[in-house]
Parts: sequence; C-alpha cells; structure tokens
Amino acid sequence: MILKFLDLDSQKQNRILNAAMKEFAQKGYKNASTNEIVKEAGISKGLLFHYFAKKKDLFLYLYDYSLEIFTIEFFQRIDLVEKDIFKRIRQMALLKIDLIKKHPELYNFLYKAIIEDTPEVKEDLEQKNKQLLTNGYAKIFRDIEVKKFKETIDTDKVINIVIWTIEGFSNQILEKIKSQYPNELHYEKISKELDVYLKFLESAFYK
Amino acid sequence: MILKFLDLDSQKQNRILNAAMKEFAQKGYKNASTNEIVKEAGISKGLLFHYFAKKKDLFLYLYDYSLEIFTIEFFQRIDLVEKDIFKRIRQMALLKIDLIKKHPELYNFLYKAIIEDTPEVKEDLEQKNKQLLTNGYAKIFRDIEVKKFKETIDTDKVINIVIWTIEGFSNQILEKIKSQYPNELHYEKISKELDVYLKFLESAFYK
Amino acid sequence: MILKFLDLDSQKQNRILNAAMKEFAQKGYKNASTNEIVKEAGISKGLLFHYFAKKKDLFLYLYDYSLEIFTIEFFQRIDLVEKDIFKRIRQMALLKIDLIKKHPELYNFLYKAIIEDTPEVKEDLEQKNKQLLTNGYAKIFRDIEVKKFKETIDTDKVINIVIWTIEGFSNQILEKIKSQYPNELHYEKISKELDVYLKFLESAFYK
Amino acid sequence: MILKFLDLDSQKQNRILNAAMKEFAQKGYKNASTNEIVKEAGISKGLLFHYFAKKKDLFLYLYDYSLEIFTIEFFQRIDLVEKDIFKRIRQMALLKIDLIKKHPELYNFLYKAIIEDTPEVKEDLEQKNKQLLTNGYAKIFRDIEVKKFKETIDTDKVINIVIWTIEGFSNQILEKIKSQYPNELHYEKISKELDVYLKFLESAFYK
DNA sequence: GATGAATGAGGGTTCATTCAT
DNA sequence: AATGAATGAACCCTCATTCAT
Repeated sequence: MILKFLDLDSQKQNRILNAAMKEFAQKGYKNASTNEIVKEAGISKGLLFHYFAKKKDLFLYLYDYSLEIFTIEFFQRIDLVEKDIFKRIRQMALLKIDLIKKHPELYNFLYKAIIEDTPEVKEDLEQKNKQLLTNGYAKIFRDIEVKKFKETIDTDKVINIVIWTIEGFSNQILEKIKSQYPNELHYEKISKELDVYLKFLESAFYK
Repeated sequence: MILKFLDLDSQKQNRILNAAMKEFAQKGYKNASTNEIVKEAGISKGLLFHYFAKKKDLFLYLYDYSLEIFTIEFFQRIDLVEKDIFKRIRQMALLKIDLIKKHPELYNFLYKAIIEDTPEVKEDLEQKNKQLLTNGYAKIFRDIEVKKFKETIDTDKVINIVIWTIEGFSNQILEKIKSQYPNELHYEKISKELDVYLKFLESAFYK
Repeated sequence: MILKFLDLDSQKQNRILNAAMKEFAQKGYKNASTNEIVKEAGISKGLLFHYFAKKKDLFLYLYDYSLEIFTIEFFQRIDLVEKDIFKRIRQMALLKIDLIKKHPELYNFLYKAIIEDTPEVKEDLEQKNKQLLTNGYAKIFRDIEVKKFKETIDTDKVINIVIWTIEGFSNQILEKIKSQYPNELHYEKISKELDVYLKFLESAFYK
Repeated sequence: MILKFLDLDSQKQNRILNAAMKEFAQKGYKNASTNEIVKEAGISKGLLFHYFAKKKDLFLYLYDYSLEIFTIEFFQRIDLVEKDIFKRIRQMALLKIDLIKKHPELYNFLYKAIIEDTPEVKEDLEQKNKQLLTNGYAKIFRDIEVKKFKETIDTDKVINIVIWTIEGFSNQILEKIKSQYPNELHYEKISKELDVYLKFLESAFYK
C-alpha cells in the first residue's frame, strides 16, 4: 500500500508528507486530524486512506522516513575515526544543529514523536526509538579514548557531564531556532560558543 | 465562577482536583474525558461545568494550582542565604526530588502539562511555563557568589554547565523513579552520587 | 447503560425501539444505519449512543427484548398438559400465528435476526438462538405421547412430517400476512384449514 | 454493456463471475467488496465497471446467470412424463441435491441472494425469486396424476403435505452438507431415507 | 446547587463509482 | 480495452457543552 505511495508524483508525495508532519508535530498523534492533513495537502479524504490504510500507518511511515533521512545524513557526515571525545562531540553537536536547521519540519516531527504517549503508537515507537540519534549519544561514547583523562576521575561520570552540557547547549540553540529567525544563528558564532564550553571541560578533565 | 468552586466543601474540591489531575496526567488535555473525571470524582456532569465553564478552565486552574503548591513549598524550604553555587544547587536538586516524591500526582500533571500540545491550551500554557521551576534555574543563579571561581573563566557559562549537569542527573533519577519501584531509590544514595558530580565540577572550576 | 434507557419515558423508549427494530428488520444488522434510526426516532445521534454504547448493544438488547415478549406470552398461553401431538401442535401453531399478528414488528425483527450472518453478532446470537421458539419445536415434541401411533411406523420420522407440514402451513399464512392486509386473515378460517391438515395426518398415522 | 462482457475471453469471464459469486455469497450484497472481487479475479477496478456499470448490475446478472444454469439443467434431467407424484417428487428432490453438490458456489450464491435484504436490490430480486426452483414446486405439481389418491381427500392439501415434507427433509440434508464434510453424505443413504418418508405418505394417501 | 438527558460537530474509516491516461 | 488514482458521501462512534428539571 505504501508502495503505491512511492510511485506517486513526488510533488504530491511531499505535499502529503509535509502536511501530515506539520499536523502531527503541532498536535501530537491523537489530536492530529486527518481532515486537516488532507485539507492542507489539497487531496481528498479517500486518497489519504488509499495510500495509508490507517492514521497509524501514516504516522509510523513518517517516523521511519524522517529518521532515515536524519540518520543517513548523520552517518555520512560524522567522522568516527576521531577518538578524542571533545573533538568528536564537537562535530556531532554542530552536525546535529546543522541538520535541524536544514530539516526543521522533520526534526519537529521526530522530537514530538519521541515523547508521544498515545498507547496506540507508543509501543511501536519505543522499538524504533532505540536507534534514535539523541538517545544514541551514550552508546556512541562508550568506545571513546579515555587515556587522556586525569587518573583520579570516574570516566563514566565525566562523559555524562560532557553529554549533558552539550545537550543543554544544543537545546538552548534550538530554543533560539524556534523563537527567532533561524538564519540569524550563524554557524560560526555557534561553533565558537560551543568551543568555549568544550575548552572548559577539556582543561578540567584532561591531564 | 472559580470563586464558587473555592466555597465548596474542601473534601469535594479535592475529589474533583485529584480526579481531574489524574485524568489529564494520564491522557493529556484532549484525550482526557470529562466523563471519567466526574465518574471518578463522584459528581454529576452538570456540576463540573457549573464550576468550570469549560474543560480548558479546569485544566488551567489545575495548572496554576499545582504550580503554586510546588513553588510555595519550594521557596519555603530553599535556603537563599547560601551563596555558594554548589551548596545551593545541591539543596535545590535534592529538594526538587523530594517534592516530586511527596506530590507525585501534582508532578505528573505538571510534567505532562509542560509538553502539552493541544493548540487550544498550548499558548496559555507557554506564557505560564516561563515561571516554571525547571526553567527558573537560570534566573535563580544569576545572584550567586562568583569570587571563588578561577579568574580566567566565563562565570555564566560555568553556571550553565553546572545547571545542565544537575538537570541531566535529575532526569536520570526521574527516569528511574518512573520505571522502577520509586521507594528503592534511597535519598542517601542519590545524595552521594550527586555529590560526586558536584565535587568534580567544584574542583574543576574553583580556585 | 441500558439501565438508563429503562428509566426513560416509555413513549420515547418505544420510538427508539420501533425505529431500530424496523431498520434492522428491513436491512439486517450491518446495513442498518444508526442515522436512519435516530432520524425515524426523532432523537439525536448522541442520545442513541448515550443509551446503547454500540450498535451491537442496541441490536442484542432488541433481540433479548423481542424474544422475551414472545417467549413469555407463548408459555403463558400454551397448555403443556395436552400430550396428544395433534392437539398440542394445533394450539401451538395457532398461538404462533396469533402472536405474529399481534407483534408483527417484533416477529419481523426476530425472523431476520435468526438468519443474521454478520460475524460481529453471529456468535452472540447463536448462543441465544438455541432458546428460540421455532428451533424449539423438535425438542418440545420429543416427550409427546406416542402410544396412539400405528405400531409399524418410525415415530421420529412421523413427528418430522407433522412439524414440517405445520411449518409449511404457517409460512404460507405468514406470506399472506406480509403481502395482504393481515386483518383479512380470520382466525377461524385459518383454524379450520389447519384442522384439515391435522385430520389428514391423524387418520394416516394413528391406529 | 453486459453484451461487451459476453464478448470477453471466456476464461476471464469465469474468473470474474466466480470471484463475484464467492464474494457475494460470503458477505451478502452490501458487504461484498468490489475491491476483493477485482483482486480475486485479477483484473483492474476500472475494468469491472467497464462491463458492469454498477455493483447492482453485476449482482443481478450473476443472479440471472446462476438461476438459468440451475433451471436449464433441472429441466433437462427431470422426467416430466412420470405422473406419479411420489415418483416425480423423489427424482426432483434427488436431482436438486445432486445439482447443489455439483454447483455448490452457484447454490451458495443463490441461497444468499434469496434472503438478501439490501433495499437497493431487494425489490428486483423479489420479482425474479418467484421463478426460483424451490418456490416453483407448487406449480409443477398442479398437473399431477390424482386418481390414485383416496377419494375422500383434498388433493391440493395432500400435495402440500408432500412438498413440505420433502422440503423439510431437503433442508435437513443441506444443513448437514454445510456443517459436515459433504462427501460423507452418500447418495444412496440419502435416497433410502427419502424413500422411507415417501412410503409413509404413499401408504397414507393412496388407495 | 445539582442532575444527567440531550445535542451535534467532529473523529477515523470504508467503498462504489468516475475519469484521465 | 484496461488501468488505478482520486473522489466524497456515508458509515459508527466520541465528547464537550447545554439546559430543563
């Protein structure tokens, strides 16, 4: 059924995906109205259900679709050879911010999907969520080079501090992206501010 | 209209508030059913709408109510004389965790309310949310004693790191509260782990 | 929920029951439209579902209701002391015809319900159907006085012939009830014709 | 329009007819899905409606088609020279059972069509139903040899008794065909049991 | 104040039918 | 002839809100 959708002229595909993503991101799964989606996409009610038999199917397709786009681009651009935690985390944080600026609708949708609690889709999402970018942080950092750390400290806890700091910083930026005109947030400025935080932490925890 | 509600026998008031809070926390604004609320509260449908003309009014009243209880108790118990950031933040984090264990329903309701997405109430909440405990951190720390910090560092950024670390830690604890038997999380153990993080930061940033 | 319905002013109860029975009898379970029912009953859509949470509940309630009325009146009026099969069957057939003339809507509904095959309700009906009048024939006649039958014949087969004859006769009458003005079918005339059939059979099978 | 259908390659014709018959028999007129029919027949949606402008047209065509096949074969095989009612009815009943075993899909379709209740087709069917095999009994027996009957009896009524008995017996057999493995119902066994009933009646009503 | 019957707009979903290709 | 995308009316059901009592 979804195969049918993929054969569709891609402009119409996008109209449907964007309309649905926007509606789900704004209102969450249950409150999102298929009526609104078809109105926004400029198609008939019947057509939506011609491609996606159920609201749930549409939602989960959207989730896979957004996640795939993010994940693919993320792993294409990340340099996993870099073992220094501060360098690695630096590029990841900037890459994440960049991806969000590039695909804000996808991000809004995914962000909302992650905290979705409607029983109808919660379970399906939880299985998929494990792969998600944000949640992946911790695991990604378990194999990092630790020999540069001062001997006296608990490595796991330090990594946590670094991660939480970067998340706090990212969220601060994302708040600004949402509230202001995102274009005013220049990559360089963000990059410099991030560096300040990382230098702090580096000087504090490295030998 | 809500004034009428306050004149009500306080036992009935509580039955209504508790029933509503539970329902909203469990299902979110839109999915929460006024039918369930009145059933649980043991009152008639008409009576609920006699006191709260609209579902929205009930929800927003509940929000103010819960927030006030949290805030009042928070400021009664916090020691604002303490100017050392690590000591201050320590007591705040523990106080927060304690309040949540003491009023889990209020917290569940507030937590859900913060991420509420129903357009009908979203805007109203956003205005109020700014005052919320968690978000209030930053402002609270603006008047902290800074002279103990190493001279070379940017105080604001350090405070941010401390706050984000504590938030990360708190969220980790709250996740455990949700998923495990909350009683198994002993105050002392939490307190000790928190101290480890704070010691790290203190030794890193203090002279 | 159905208790609520019973408290309703009985005129409105009847409007709802009649409208629903008519619609189900005409179109069967699945094709019957709740929209039509509420229109015919002169109530709002919501009210119907206030009393009967689901279409299925309404249908099964109607079934129990009709069946009870038929069964109660049937057993009040039948004389089970009569052991002679021809006399017993005579009164039963006439009683059945009389009941149908008295409650044609109930009968139409029940008749359709018995052959209902919508999976949604089929199973529920099958349990209840066992008690049904028509199907009950066979069992009722197993305890009949057999000593008057000619010795050479197979009693079970004879009883079958009698039952099938009476059913054929009843159906012929019911066809007439449906197609003509039922009042023109005078009880006496029917009774006499029935007697002719029974005399045939009696003279053929009794000693 | 249906003429076009007859020009179609007969294999495809059959695929369509069989698919439709199966679907209608299983689910009834309204619930039968044209989607299922085209899927099963391996044709496109558009093509079905190219040949049969409306679902109703397809259904009624199918009805005429099935009925014709039954009727033609019935009258080819029945021996109308036989004037003895018991012999005639014997061959008819056995022929009917044989036809049903030979064309079970046609029979299932017709059987369901007879009790069809969807208003859209009900009226059309009722006109046609009068010609149906089962209902046709009565007329067929009007020209039967009556001189062997005892003089005292009402010939029409006796014929009715015979017909109703045979119908009751047939229905009993058909119930078994539906519920059990039809092949286990051996022609000879059925034939013998039928004979028992007919002997009864013959000895009762013939001189 | 207190009840709960009554409303009707809106929810997701199905499906015969049409029509551009 | 043949396709299947596209339509929209109708389906059952939910629910906040109103109002007569």
